[in-house]
Amino acid sequence: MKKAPRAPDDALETPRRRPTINDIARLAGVSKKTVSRVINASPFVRSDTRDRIQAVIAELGYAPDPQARGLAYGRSFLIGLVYDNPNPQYVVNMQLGLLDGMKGSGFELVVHPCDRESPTFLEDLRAFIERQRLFGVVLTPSVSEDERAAKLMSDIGCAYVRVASVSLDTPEHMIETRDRLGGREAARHLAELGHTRIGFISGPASFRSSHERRSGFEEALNEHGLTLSRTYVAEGAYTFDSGVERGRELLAIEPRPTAIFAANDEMAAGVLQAARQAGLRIPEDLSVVGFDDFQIASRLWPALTTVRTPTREIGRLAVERLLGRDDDVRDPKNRLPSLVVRDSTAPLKG
Amino acid sequence: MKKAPRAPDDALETPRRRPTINDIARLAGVSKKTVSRVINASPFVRSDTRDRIQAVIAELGYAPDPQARGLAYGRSFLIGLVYDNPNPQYVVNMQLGLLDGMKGSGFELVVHPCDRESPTFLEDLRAFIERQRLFGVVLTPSVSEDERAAKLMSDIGCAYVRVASVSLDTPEHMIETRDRLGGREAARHLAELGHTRIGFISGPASFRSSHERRSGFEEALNEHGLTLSRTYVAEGAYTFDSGVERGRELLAIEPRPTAIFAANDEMAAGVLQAARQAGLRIPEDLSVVGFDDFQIASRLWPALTTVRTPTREIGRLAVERLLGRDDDVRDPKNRLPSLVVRDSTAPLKG
DNA sequence: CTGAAAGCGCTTACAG
DNA sequence: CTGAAAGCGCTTACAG
Repeated sequence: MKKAPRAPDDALETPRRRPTINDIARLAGVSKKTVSRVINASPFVRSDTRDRIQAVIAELGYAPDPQARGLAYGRSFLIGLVYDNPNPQYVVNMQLGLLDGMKGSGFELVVHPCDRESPTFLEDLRAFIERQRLFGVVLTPSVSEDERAAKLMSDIGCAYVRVASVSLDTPEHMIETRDRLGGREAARHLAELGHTRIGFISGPASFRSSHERRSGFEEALNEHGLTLSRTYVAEGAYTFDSGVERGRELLAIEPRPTAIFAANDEMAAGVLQAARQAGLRIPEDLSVVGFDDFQIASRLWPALTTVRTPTREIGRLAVERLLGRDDDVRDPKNRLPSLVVRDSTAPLKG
Repeated sequence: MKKAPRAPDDALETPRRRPTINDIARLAGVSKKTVSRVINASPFVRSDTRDRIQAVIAELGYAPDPQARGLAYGRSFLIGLVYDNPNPQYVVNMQLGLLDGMKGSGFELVVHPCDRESPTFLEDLRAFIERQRLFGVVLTPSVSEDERAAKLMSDIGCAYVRVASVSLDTPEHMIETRDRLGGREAARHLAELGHTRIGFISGPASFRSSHERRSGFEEALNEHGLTLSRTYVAEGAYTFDSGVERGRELLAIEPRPTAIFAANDEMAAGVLQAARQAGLRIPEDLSVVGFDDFQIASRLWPALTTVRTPTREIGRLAVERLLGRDDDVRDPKNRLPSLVVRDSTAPLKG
């Protein structure tokens, strides 16, 4: 029996085989090695040869197969996001930023949430990276603060960039979010509103960001002639519940603070809750400032004054550094924390 | 000059070359094809041969290279999450569920947010899938409701599963979230509290979930002898702002509704805001029910009564279906929407 | 500046 | 039940 004619298939555009490097080489009348040089932007190709090849590539809509490339190259075209930040908004914004930065690069993003407390944490991370032969990874807080993780990357020869509030590594491995500056903004705002009895709820001591936010805050208060009394400082856990608890405690102190800076929005939401339970009006009786500017900040009542961190922008910078593409010409201002004033802060009542 | 001795390197465990299929074959005394059969769980291997090979695999900690496997197989070991849901919590929970389902499978998760309104939407999606030779994709609302996207998957021969509120495809391509049942729960709750003048804020008409939530709500109200008056129905956009607007409008109607069901938490948060601005106490003057049970629900004041959808569980089911691994033995109850009663609802005042 | 050969680590036919 | 050959689509040395 003869093969059926395949005309109907050819009429559809679907089953058309994807062009390979061999097709391009044949049509351009060169060896596939030369096509490979063009793909990899090697300088050792005569410009007219290059043009001819690129024309064929464009015409056929050719894109090299990342798997084949990866196999030969000994390394995939995948970039991993390794994170343990529980806040969904942070994670999603970071992912969007990373994707922004890898757009058009042929790389794809593989996500890898992890748990630093797990006994198999490092082992799992290593298996993940080696199995996929990851091109590189971006580490975000708090994994980014884990020296064991950074050392692992060096050991297995995986490119990495650490996103953290402060520098923990050589510049090519770091994107700093400079949370300290955000703490300063919060302090300046409350000082300018005339507050003097000011409370602070930190994150857990194990988070660098918590330390940075606090020291920036304290530093700027001092510059305004104020001091952060230890009485009004409490250690939270970056969670809503800890915000409620610590808020309740701070508001029970006599004399009561007239303003509280919580080191993230979740805890600030908790403080609002505690204040309401204590019968205090916000911002009349108490000003509250958060940190992050996540979605929740504008949904609360009253809407929260907070410090915005440009997570998406930071994510973009992180991959660009990883891919060695960062211009460093861009205005650095939009990567810094900035204050967003809403309705939870007001001048101290005369 | 002689090569330096490499003893120091051998002392570290780092630069040890990863074992390949050839190493396993050699050590087990079989051909690599037989090793391949074991890797791919082929039944045509004598059990003692299999055991011997598996022992060697375990000893060397061998894992096949997904890139090499993919290249030969004509398909990668990557699974794509294609989504356009703007809610971070949904996205993150879905990702966690997918990862739960692919744990230990050797597959990895590649994320692909997209914009259905973009003129290059289908083209981009196609390029993404073909370039990476994705094994399969999970589509979530509202992309999952787009027939063009589903057709594209069929056309290019990419496995897919659609997550949607109601069946839109053959069973092997569907995971239903059955939002209608959630709507019913909301209705039952408000009816049992004695409410009769009940308002409803829908999502956009273009979302199936919005339709399902509403019709389940209306249906169950009817069963309780109540009707959903058109006067008290408004169309929102699943956004906070639309919740504020529609809430304000509904609360201006005489006689005022004593309860409002908003088709998602974001809009319910908006209703809370509108009620506060209208000087109404919640739940004394107005009961409010949301849908989703995202983080925000428990941070609002008062904490929101809402319908929880088990997104993470749904995600796990979706990949399992994609990988042909679903047991279908598991208790189906934990994949259904369920009511979470908090502080935003109360019995109708006598 | 360009190319022929060998190889990356697997799998798909095809034999036996 | 098992294996030798060829090939997936690229790149890395190595020549010229």
